[in-house]
Amino acid sequence: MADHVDRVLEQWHAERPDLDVSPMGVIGRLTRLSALVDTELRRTFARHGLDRATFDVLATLRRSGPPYRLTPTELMRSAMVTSGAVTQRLDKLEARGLVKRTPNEADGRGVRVELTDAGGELIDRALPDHVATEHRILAALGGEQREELAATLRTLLESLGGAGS
Amino acid sequence: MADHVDRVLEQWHAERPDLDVSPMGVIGRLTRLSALVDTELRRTFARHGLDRATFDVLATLRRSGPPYRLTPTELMRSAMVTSGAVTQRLDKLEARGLVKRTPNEADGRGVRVELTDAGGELIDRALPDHVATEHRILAALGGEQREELAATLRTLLESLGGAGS
DNA sequence: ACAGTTTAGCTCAGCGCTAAGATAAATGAC
DNA sequence: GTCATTTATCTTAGCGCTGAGCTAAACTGT
Repeated sequence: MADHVDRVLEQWHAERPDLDVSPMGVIGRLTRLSALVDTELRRTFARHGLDRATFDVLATLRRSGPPYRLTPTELMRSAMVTSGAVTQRLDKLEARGLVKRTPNEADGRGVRVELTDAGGELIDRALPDHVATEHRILAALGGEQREELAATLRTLLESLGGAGS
Repeated sequence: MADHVDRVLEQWHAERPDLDVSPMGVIGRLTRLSALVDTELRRTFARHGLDRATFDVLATLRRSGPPYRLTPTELMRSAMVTSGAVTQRLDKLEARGLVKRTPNEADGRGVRVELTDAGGELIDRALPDHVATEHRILAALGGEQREELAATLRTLLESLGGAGS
C-alpha cells in the first residue's frame, strides 16, 4: 500500500537512479505530517478564538506556573520565532486583554508579560480540548510505538542542536 | 538528559496534573523538528537561488519524467497548498524562465506547466546538494531506525487521511 | 568614569500563504 | 439544446512571519 511519498521515491528512482533519495522517505513524511497536524490543531484553536501563535503564548505562560509571568525573550526562545513575531503576538493578546505587559524592575530594557485572569481562564478552557485533539492524532499508534517515536525524534532534535533552550 | 519538550511535559505535570499531556512528547518534537529541518533545507535551496516553494515545483516537474509537464492542479495537490499559492509560484518561476505555461489543448480551462531547459538544469544541479543535506540531517539514525521512523510516520499520515494524492 | 559591545524589545518593509471570490470552460440533467 | 453545477485557474485583501535596523539599557575592560 504505497502512499504519496512512496510514489515520489519511485519517481526519483526512475528519473535519477544515481541519487540515493531514501532520506526523503523520512523527511518527506515528516514535513507532510507536520502540515497535517498543524491543520488539525488549528481547528481546535479556532474553536476557542485562538490560533497557533496566540495559543502558544498563553500556554507557555500558563505552564510556567504562578505568577504566570515571563519575558518576551523567554517566549521567543520557547516558540522558536523572532522577536518581531513575539511583539506582534503580544500586541494582539494585550489588545484582547488576555495578557498584560508590565515594566521589568530588574532590567530597564525589558518588560514582563503576564497572563490576565481572562487569559488564564481561556487557556484553561482550551487546554483539555487541545490535549484531546493530540490524543486523537496519535490514536493510530500503540503506547510503545509512541515512546519509540518520541525517542527517535529526540535523537534527531539533539543532532540538529534544537533540543535545548 | 532532558530536552525542551521534556521540560514542557514536566511543567504541565506540575500545573495541570489532571491532564494526560503525553502526546505532546511526540507532537511537540514533531513540530520542532519539522521547523529545524525546514531551516536546514532552506539553507541548501538558497545556495541555488531557490526557496522551498520554488524548489518544490521544479522538483515535482523533474521527477514526473519527460516531458516534465504537469497542470497547476497537480502541483497544488502534490504541494498541499492552495491554487493561489501555485499561481504565485508559477508566476515567479516563469518570470525567471525556469518553467513555461502553455495552453492545455485537452482542457480549455487549464494550462500545462513545463520545465524549461534552464529549469531542468537548475534542479539537476540543486538536487544532489539537497539529497546530501537530507542525508546529513538523518545521520544520527541507523538504517533500521530510519525505516521504523518512516513506517511510523506513514501510519500517522494514513490515519489522518494525508497519505494519498 | 567611560567608550565599546551586547542584549531586550520594537518597527517596518517585504514575502508567501490562505480564504474568498471572479471568470471561463467542461460536464450533467432533463 | 439549455441551464445548473462542477472544475481549473487566476485575483486580491489580509495575515503572520522574517530580516534588517532602531533605541535604550546593561554589561565589560581599562
